[in-house]
Amino acid sequence: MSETAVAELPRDFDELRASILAQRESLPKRIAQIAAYALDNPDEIAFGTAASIAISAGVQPSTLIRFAQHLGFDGFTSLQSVFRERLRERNSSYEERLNTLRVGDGTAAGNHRILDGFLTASRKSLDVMSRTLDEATLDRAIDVLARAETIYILARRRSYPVASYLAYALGKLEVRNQMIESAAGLDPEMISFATPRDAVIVISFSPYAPATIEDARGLAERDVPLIAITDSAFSPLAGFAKLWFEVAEADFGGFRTLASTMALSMALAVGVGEARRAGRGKGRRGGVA
Amino acid sequence: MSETAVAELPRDFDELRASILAQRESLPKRIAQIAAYALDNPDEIAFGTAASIAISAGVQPSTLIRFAQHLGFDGFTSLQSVFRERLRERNSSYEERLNTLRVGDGTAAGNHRILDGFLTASRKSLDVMSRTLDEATLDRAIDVLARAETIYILARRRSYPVASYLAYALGKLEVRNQMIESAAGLDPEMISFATPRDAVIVISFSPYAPATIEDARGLAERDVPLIAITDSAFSPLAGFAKLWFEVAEADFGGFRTLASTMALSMALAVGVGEARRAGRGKGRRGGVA
DNA sequence: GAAATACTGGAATTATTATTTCATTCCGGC
DNA sequence: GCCGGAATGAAATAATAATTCCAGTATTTC
Repeated sequence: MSETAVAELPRDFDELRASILAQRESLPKRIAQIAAYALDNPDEIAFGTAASIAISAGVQPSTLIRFAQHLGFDGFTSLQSVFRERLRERNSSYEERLNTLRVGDGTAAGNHRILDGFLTASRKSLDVMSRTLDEATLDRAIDVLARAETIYILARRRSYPVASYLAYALGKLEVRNQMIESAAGLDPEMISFATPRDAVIVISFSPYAPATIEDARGLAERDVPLIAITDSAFSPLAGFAKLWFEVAEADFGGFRTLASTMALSMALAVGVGEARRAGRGKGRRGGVA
Repeated sequence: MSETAVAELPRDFDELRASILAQRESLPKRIAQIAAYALDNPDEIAFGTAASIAISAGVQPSTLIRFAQHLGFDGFTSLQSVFRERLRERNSSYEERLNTLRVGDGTAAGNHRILDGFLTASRKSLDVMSRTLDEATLDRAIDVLARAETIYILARRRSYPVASYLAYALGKLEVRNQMIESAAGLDPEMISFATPRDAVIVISFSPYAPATIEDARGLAERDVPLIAITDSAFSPLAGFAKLWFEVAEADFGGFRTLASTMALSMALAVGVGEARRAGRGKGRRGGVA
């Protein structure tokens, strides 16, 4: 019968590819035709239907199924899932890996596993940001901030560390800034100083600190430009911010990293610093390249 | 009827996303539920079937179709094709971008270059840490901290954000901790509370804040165990700390990242949390596996 | 050169999946 | 508190797509 050569079925795309290349010589003509097509147009296989693929590869649907069975799959569907998995992996290769990294699963080398978990989560966050962050939004945000007289920084709880680094960096760059601290209960006064000629960077992630949201709303209502860093389009901040960044931080052991939020904040700070310098060079503040 | 608001149907993912966000407020509950799910799990929409997606989003398949129709599509299938198209494009554009990133990192768009710089610097820092961090030191540090009655956290200026996140994390884990703040000038009092049964995490990088060094020295002289995170063997902290980690953060544009310091801090916090839990399980606090 | 075997094409069949329909619930206005 | 309309859930139905089957054709083998 047909259960001759093919011992084990390929589990991922690389194995499948290797398997195809290995038997290339011995494949029947039409099967080989599909094999070539599949390696050349993996996306088609991933998304198409058996019929549509058959047409564009110039074969019959039944041949497609024979091809899948030749490789050890039980049908076209399971072959296709390998092609789909490949696309998914491309997009979020760390997602799966992270999920398998459970904090306390092995007693051996537990602490090192924890550290690895955070390092991996951080890397993942950075990767996601470098793929998804919108350049135009970044440019516009820096433009807005560069024109501001004072940059207010609003963040609490988990986001507070970012705020404090931002304040530190802006200070170093001699950009006037003001953190809105909750400690002494001075928030209302501080907020009342802000005018539309200033700007606010507000950072908040789910679960959003109610005080942050309230303060941000108050500022927005008084037309102070708001730049938000938050975690989803459904964040309340996205509603009333002039510009907002969506940052997806990976988490591990219940704590999200701050790696990409930090990187973005630093980029904002340095970008503002550069814009201000360029603006001064041209004799006016707030100029944009 | 239902063909009211939605004039044109979104042709690509960005338009679709914008369309969803625009109507966010006015969507019925279940539709909004899917809207959120779709933006959070675009891959699921791209690959799943109406039934499978409905289940993981917690709604009925019919709701999915209503969602698609709300957006102007004639059914789930045409909505799905937008999500699939996105995957295709993402895939090719990501690869292209990677290639061009190597080539033209010279004078490319300024602000984006800054962000890339910080992302790259962060990644580099993480890589260095995962190669060089000594596992035994990590284990011993967690052991010391897990036995401490109160963990004091000492950091200023650039290291302050790390301290605040550490305090946040330890708080969440219900580990008693105390930041040594410089604001109100209360440092001396706080420090005087610390005993050899406590422990201190001190974080400082060159140029070391003199106050941090002084406080740390004072604590060390009173035999409070010191865990230091610093940047070199020549750091004054290395001299009187019980244990110390050498962390090499890459820098960009004059600012060092905090990515690996953050990761290490989180690992310490979670490690202590786990050790405490394990210890309690065995009937004694501070036990070590 | 004939028989057996493997391969291919096309249509029928079966399975799966999207969509529609209808009864019920929920919500806001009178 | 009742009514009307929108929203929802569940199941029936329609559409679509995968798979199988069989007849015909090429290919190999003896």
